[in-house]
Amino acid sequence: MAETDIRPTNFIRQIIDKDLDSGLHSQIYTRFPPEPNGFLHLGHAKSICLNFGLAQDYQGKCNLRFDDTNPEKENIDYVNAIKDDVHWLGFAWEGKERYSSDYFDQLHGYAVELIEKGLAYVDFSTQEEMREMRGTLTSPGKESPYRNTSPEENNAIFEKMTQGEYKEGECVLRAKIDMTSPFMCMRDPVIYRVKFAHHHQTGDKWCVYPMYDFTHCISDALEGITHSLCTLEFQDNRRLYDWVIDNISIDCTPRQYEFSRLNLEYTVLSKRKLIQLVEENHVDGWDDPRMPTIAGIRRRGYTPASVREFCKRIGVTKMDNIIEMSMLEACIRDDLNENASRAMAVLEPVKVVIENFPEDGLEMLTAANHPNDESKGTRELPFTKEVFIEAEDFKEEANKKFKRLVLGKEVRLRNAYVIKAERVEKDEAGNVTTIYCTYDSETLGKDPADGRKVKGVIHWVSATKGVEAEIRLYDRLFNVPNPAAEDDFAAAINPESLVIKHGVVEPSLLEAEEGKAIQFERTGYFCKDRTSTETRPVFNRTVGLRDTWAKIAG
RNA sequence: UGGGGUAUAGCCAAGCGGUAAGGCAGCGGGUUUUGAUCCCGCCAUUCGUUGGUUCAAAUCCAGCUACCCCAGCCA
Repeated sequence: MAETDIRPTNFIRQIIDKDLDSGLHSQIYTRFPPEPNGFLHLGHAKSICLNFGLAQDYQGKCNLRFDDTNPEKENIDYVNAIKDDVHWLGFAWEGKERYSSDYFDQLHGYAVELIEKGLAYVDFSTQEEMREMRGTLTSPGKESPYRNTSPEENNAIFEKMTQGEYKEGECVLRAKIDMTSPFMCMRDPVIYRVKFAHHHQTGDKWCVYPMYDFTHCISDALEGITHSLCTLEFQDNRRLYDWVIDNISIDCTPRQYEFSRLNLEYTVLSKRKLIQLVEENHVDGWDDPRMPTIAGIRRRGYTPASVREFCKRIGVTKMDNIIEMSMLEACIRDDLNENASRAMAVLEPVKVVIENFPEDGLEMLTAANHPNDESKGTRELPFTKEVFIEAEDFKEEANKKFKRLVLGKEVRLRNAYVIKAERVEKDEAGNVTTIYCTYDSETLGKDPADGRKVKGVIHWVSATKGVEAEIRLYDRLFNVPNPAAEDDFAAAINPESLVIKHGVVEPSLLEAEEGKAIQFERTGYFCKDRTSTETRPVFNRTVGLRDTWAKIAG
């Protein structure tokens, strides 16, 4: 797509520029560190574009590292899905993917180092006791009775812990920092806990697993990361990040910088909530086209370039934000307007009989695949005596603002002839079932010779040659702008987020490639879904066209 | 009530002591065999607020206000 020439200038680039100018670093090294406990979503896309984008722009490197320190919540399926999604977005990580678990041996060694320095101890307090002794936001904590155990004894106990001699929850390893710190995370944080869990990478080798705060900074340092970027909620944790690096024998000093996470109107971007949507079957899996997951928007028809452009347009700051859907939609429309081939599809068909067209007549018309790009070629369009048009494109009576088919008036069939509505046939309920028209055979590819003006153009599909199709129209998943702020966000799900239409599409669409964007003229951008069959295609609407008429008409 | 952060248009976002970029949305108009696209124009005398410094302040200083985050053996 024609990507905008927005020149990213953000506070992180300023820091990097400074670090490069001062010679602190000669090359930058970033990393994207997801926990494999769910699918990636648009919030991750922001982080991916930031981390990999920075590495590209500054000719540095970027790792993909799975932050896999909690085996109970993680699995290999998520690992694979995440790798696919990063690739789909168009990025390649440095070397092989990394895992925090690659460093479990080293991490354990650093824990022992802290113990030997008297900077870590094993605590046998219960979770309840630990919480009480931690104090509150406004009152200091109290020191644990286990805090002054000797390094020798701690070492022996930690060794037993590692050997599986203590039960889960019986004890933890804590860093000895400051129980009165105003930073809650510095009040002797737990750095290792006992977990008899099978790990997707290390199997049953370990029964103690390091905590995030202890693991992340060391993993960064071991990989030579220069700029460790994460979201705002980790700002306090930076003190612990630095404390660990400062207190162990490691010669690399990565720096952590925090940016605000992405919030998007009418959806949720928290893994916990997305997992809930999937598990409670509010949606049809992680790749449901209504989901803000990478897998979901991909199936919906979003392109990698449009997502990258979106991330570029929203910028990177420390401000809390909630982005309007229109921002995302503008990005995909810009891409698809330029790149999607056009076709015709009728979502809500009503029959038109062209009375002065031969009974079994068949004319193959030629239509351009793109109005502004001849290189996209043309296609054949069968024109027959009976065609379908969109029910909403006909009215028995209407004022002149209605530029469509009206009884007694003319309209152009897109890529075909001008027709005139002569009379209608209705069912008992009064619904129009057939519109009888005549066509002007001299208007193919040209205006009427007598100079009469026909301003309306509507789309159509041959009734006899068209193909029946299921067309899925998606709308916002929630009907409130900020569902995360609801007491029960699932109660705010939009019951009309999926509307299924049984329409008719032009025959060329039978060969449409799965996932490839097509514009159904006048209605929107669509792509064939993976649930299509040989004879009955299924199309997902990616996004509608801008519709100023709908605004005028209410 | 402790600490860490953030305040520039409806939504994002530049700006870094010299007189408010850009995008999205919106509003006018033009072209058009998609009410699309495209094109043209409009859209902050003012930067949360109150004071101060300065020839000059969104930018520096002080106070105030609002909002977000932190009391997992989650990340």
